[in-house]
Amino acid sequence: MQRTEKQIDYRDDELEMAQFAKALGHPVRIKILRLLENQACCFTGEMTAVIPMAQSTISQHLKALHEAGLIQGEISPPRVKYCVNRENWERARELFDHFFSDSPNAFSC
Amino acid sequence: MQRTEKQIDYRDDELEMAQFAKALGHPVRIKILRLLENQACCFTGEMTAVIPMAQSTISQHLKALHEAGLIQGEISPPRVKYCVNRENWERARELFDHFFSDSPNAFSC
DNA sequence: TGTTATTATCGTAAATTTACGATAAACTAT
DNA sequence: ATAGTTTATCGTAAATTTACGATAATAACA
Repeated sequence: MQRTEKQIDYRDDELEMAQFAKALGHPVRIKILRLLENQACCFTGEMTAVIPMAQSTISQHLKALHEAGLIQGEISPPRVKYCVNRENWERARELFDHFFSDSPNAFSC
Repeated sequence: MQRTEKQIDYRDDELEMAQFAKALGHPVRIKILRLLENQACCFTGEMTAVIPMAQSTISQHLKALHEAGLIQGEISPPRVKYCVNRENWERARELFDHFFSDSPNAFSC
């Protein structure tokens, strides 16, 4: 698999948006974020109780969300309290909002 | 790879959003959509001229966007004219907007 | 009919994602 | 020290994604 990709000149916001979108590209990660949004839970354990998936798998999805910057974890032994990362959440909102709004000619094809 | 996934009860909008997000989860597809948004081009050939990627790869990405419902193609032989799919575009905008807005408690963790 | 132009599809190989169970790590409490 | 609780990480296998070149398909034109 030859990856030309790295040579393509993407704009920063294109890369940023793709990264956020990729993190949102799995229903379980959407569900996790909705749980956090609603304050329905904050600890990993509460999610594993609600979502019928292996604990290791959920942890993996949490890692993906964390690496994308959408959530942050605070250690509260022996548990970890997860929250939405406010700054990046707003950034993502902004990116998606602009992306879907800035389309004056998109429908006049 | 055991796919428990199908047994998990996702809400329709969770699945819908994940699908849109997945389609947006690659920078080249973001770039393609921006081109369409700006009416900078509408034919596949114009994209292959702008984006340094094999024609077959771009066609593949267009297929992904099409299957996600974000774009639609109109045959105008021997070319194909692509446009944003208005209805689904609005639906996606709505989903993302609600997703990022409906977070009254998200930051009070 | 054959040629040209444009785009989709096929076959492929490598990379990545996704799921699991098992194990390790970290910190409390006994 | 030992045991218990919670979460991350490791090792894995299967599925999917992503890229390419080559080829097929489609329709206009000579």
